[in-house]
Amino acid sequence: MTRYPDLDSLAVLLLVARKGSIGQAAEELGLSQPSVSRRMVALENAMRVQLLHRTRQGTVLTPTGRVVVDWASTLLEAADDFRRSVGALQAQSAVSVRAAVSMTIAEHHAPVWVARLHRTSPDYVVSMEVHNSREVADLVSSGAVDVGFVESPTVPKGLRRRRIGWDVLVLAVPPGHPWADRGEVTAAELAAVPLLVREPGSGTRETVEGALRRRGLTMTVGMTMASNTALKSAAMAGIGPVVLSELALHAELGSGQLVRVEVSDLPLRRPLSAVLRATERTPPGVTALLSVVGVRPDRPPRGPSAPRPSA
Amino acid sequence: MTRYPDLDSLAVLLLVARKGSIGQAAEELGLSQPSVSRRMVALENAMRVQLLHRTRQGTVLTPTGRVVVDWASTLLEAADDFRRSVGALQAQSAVSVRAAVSMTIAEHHAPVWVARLHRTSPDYVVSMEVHNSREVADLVSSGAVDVGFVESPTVPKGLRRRRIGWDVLVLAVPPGHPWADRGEVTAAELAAVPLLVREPGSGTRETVEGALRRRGLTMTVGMTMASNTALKSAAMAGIGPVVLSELALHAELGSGQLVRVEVSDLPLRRPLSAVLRATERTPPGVTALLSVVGVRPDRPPRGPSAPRPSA
DNA sequence: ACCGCGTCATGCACACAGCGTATGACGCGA
DNA sequence: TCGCGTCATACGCTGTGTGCATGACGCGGT
Repeated sequence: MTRYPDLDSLAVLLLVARKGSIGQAAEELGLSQPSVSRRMVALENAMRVQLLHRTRQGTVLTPTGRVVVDWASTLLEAADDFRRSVGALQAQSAVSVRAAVSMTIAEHHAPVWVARLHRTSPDYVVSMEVHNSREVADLVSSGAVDVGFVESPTVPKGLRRRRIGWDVLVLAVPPGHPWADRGEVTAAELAAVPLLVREPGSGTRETVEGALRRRGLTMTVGMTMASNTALKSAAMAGIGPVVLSELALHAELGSGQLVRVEVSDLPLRRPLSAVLRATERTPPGVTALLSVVGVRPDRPPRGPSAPRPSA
Repeated sequence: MTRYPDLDSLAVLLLVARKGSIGQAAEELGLSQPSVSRRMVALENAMRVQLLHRTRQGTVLTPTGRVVVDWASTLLEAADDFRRSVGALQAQSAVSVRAAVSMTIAEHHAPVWVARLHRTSPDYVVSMEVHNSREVADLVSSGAVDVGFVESPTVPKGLRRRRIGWDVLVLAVPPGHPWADRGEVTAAELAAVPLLVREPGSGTRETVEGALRRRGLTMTVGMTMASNTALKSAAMAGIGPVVLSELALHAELGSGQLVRVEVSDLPLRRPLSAVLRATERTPPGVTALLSVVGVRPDRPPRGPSAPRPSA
């Protein structure tokens, strides 16, 4: 089995580096000094790299160790974001902000937002539910949640909407595909081939269908899968072209595993919106969340600025 | 102890999701079916979230599970990058590309490059040593490594250089600091206050010193630390202003823990360069590495394009 | 010169988590 | 009704991680 690094040990390494002493790190962790000492030995053995320089006056990082610590701290930050995001799913009590989000937003934006809110206002605890766009709107209407985030262009009556950015959909094919060299196709060509798409009701799918319908075209469904990751794998395996959020395809497009193909005469983008009850005054937690998301407190004259996918 | 998620279990979860069956995932992993079953139960208990829907016909993800799987896959990608980067430090045998890099590049660029090279050309194995700029040049000259990456503006004779981008240095202070509100200071003001800097010989430090010297000024050394992370912590604690690569400060500037201050009359940037032996023909592994780094095969008419800090 | 303090490493015993084997419960289809 | 495939549970073992006790060593005060 491909062994992944033990994040707990990496966290201990960071603490040892910061304290400059194995014993002091152990004390802060509530562990014994020998335990931490052996953990560091085990870590060095696993990595086959000398990380620490032990002296009688304490323990300092080797040059290699400094680099590893830096890499480890970014990895641990990613793990923290993951942990906090999962924590928001637990729908527990003592929550300051109750949010409902649609799938694409949950997958790609929510972790960034939760992390940002935690860094700027650590006191707020977010609870988050994942639903499709219609359900999100219902949850906001009924008062089950305080705020919703959706990709669909319209919202029901009684709710007000704040534009928070754009989600750009991208057509992608594997490198060998005939379209890969052309780099551009027409909407009619796109409609003619079986496409890999999400299940019915998904915002991504409806956006594509709607855009084609406005051109008088109908989407040809190739294979339906309920997960973006599965769709990407299928596309890479050459099953067919796929249309997904640019954010979902970021890694694959960057590494060349998939190639972006422009659709010349089809606007494949959709607004990302926050959804709130029109009548009510927004609670402070929601305001804080909206501000880290990129929405100014009240009806601002600011253009749409897509939030960066984070580091 | 703050428990981090177990990456191995997350990897198992991804496999279960892909296979649609606990037993089949177990077989692929060379584990027993009960073992994987228990692991998934443990994972769900730890997260306090229902991830899987078990039927007699197999196991599928719950909607929540799909989101968690997506988050987990990005976390695992980060972990893979970490693992590969650490692997490159092992200086083992059977290596296709031997590189030497300076600290800032090792910390912020190298993991991205290693990951990208792995995705485009998985056969190449990179070995990497971390040294300061002068040592990197020496290692290339002597033939100990095939290619070097440095931040310094000059290279010794006998070596040729390829510009691969720019590293922008940023002056940063904590939010309470008087400079934080002003947003801009002069080079003379910067030179007058004790600065948090890296140890002598560091490229970051020399760049600042050199830029000030060209203005007829001398840097005032406040506190010297051998690690960027330590410097950031010190700056956030209010010990003093710090000048570091924009990449190193990305997270802190984004979350508002540190505030960027412009230095009006001081160009705080330095070129990132690949360093090669002038006489020799470059081996194929080096060419592949340079191409993922952003250098075209041979003397291209392309402007500098800073590579993105990765996802 | 010496002794105490702080540093890290090692030896030993124990607890627990994770694993495999064996077995049970259940639904689907022949 | 029976066989097959699914997942869960029970039991015993092994290995890893832990704490406690102890040892080795340098530095600095007395």
